[in-house]
Amino acid sequence: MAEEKRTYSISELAKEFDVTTRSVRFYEDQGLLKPSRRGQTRIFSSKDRVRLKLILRGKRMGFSLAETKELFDLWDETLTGNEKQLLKMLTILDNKRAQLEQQKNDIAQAEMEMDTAEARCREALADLQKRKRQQKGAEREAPASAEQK
Amino acid sequence: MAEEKRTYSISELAKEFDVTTRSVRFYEDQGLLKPSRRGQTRIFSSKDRVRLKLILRGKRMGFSLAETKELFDLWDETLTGNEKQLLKMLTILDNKRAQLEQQKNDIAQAEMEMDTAEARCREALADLQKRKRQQKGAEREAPASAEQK
DNA sequence: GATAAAGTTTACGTAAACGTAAAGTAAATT
DNA sequence: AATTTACTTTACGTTTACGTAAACTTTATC
Repeated sequence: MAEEKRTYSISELAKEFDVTTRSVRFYEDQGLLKPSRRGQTRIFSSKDRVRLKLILRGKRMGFSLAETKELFDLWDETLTGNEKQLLKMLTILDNKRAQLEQQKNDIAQAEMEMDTAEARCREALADLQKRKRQQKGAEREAPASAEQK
Repeated sequence: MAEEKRTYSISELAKEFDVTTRSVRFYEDQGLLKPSRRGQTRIFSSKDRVRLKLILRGKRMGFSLAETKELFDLWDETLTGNEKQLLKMLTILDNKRAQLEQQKNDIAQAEMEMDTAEARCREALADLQKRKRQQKGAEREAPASAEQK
């Protein structure tokens, strides 16, 4: 198995995922990352790296850090968990699935509405072009634009 | 055309969409809803209702109120907008589409990982069951469970 | 050995999205 | 007339997710 033994400094991770070191430290503070230490300095494992990736994806999907942490914790518990924990995990997975279904619907709806929005924009633009052309035509018939009542 | 003339009170809307009246007032405060007034009392149109629905969907999709407001404003401007505004709207629509693509990827990834998570749970559960059965078997061979060194 | 570069802790500040309480108005009901 | 019900404004409080600044260490470089 690919037991990746690489480690990462805080700024390496921050740069790779385009977040601040402040954020990374905050995630540790909230219990989402658990880097080891060499002296004071944090040393992040590839597990931490994966978790950071998951954190950020969670954010894009509208998950709070607390929600993501709960998932992490439950996930860890599946390794040692008793029956009750495992069953809880399964129901939570079900809930998350429902949430994802909802999001997929939301996205589909949004895409449709963006289609009509784009169409409206293009129509409006076409209208503007048309009026421009008409005005040019009028100018040719009455040059120097002599407006009259 | 179906020019829906229904109006809604604040609590009607709040109840329908399961939000607090506080939230609805806040959305108005931020310029996302524009109810008319009878005296002091807010009167919401069906346009407001639609917008509230969009606000909440936006939230589920991880949009901030400010983002949603920007979309509302741009949408309104497509009715009167000049060329520049319209083109801006089109590029913003493009950006949002890219965002939706990203979200779809995120969701697909999440679904895969939830599949493996569920599998892991079920395996762990099966293991527990197995161990239970083995213990029962042992008890039958050595009843009253007489443990020995 | 001074200085720069990257890391650290501590701690106060901030924006977003409301919650919550206080105090008042306006209409409907008993 | 008194009370309930629904609405209002004003305003301070709260949580989340960091930003930002100050004051240190540790390690690498000139």
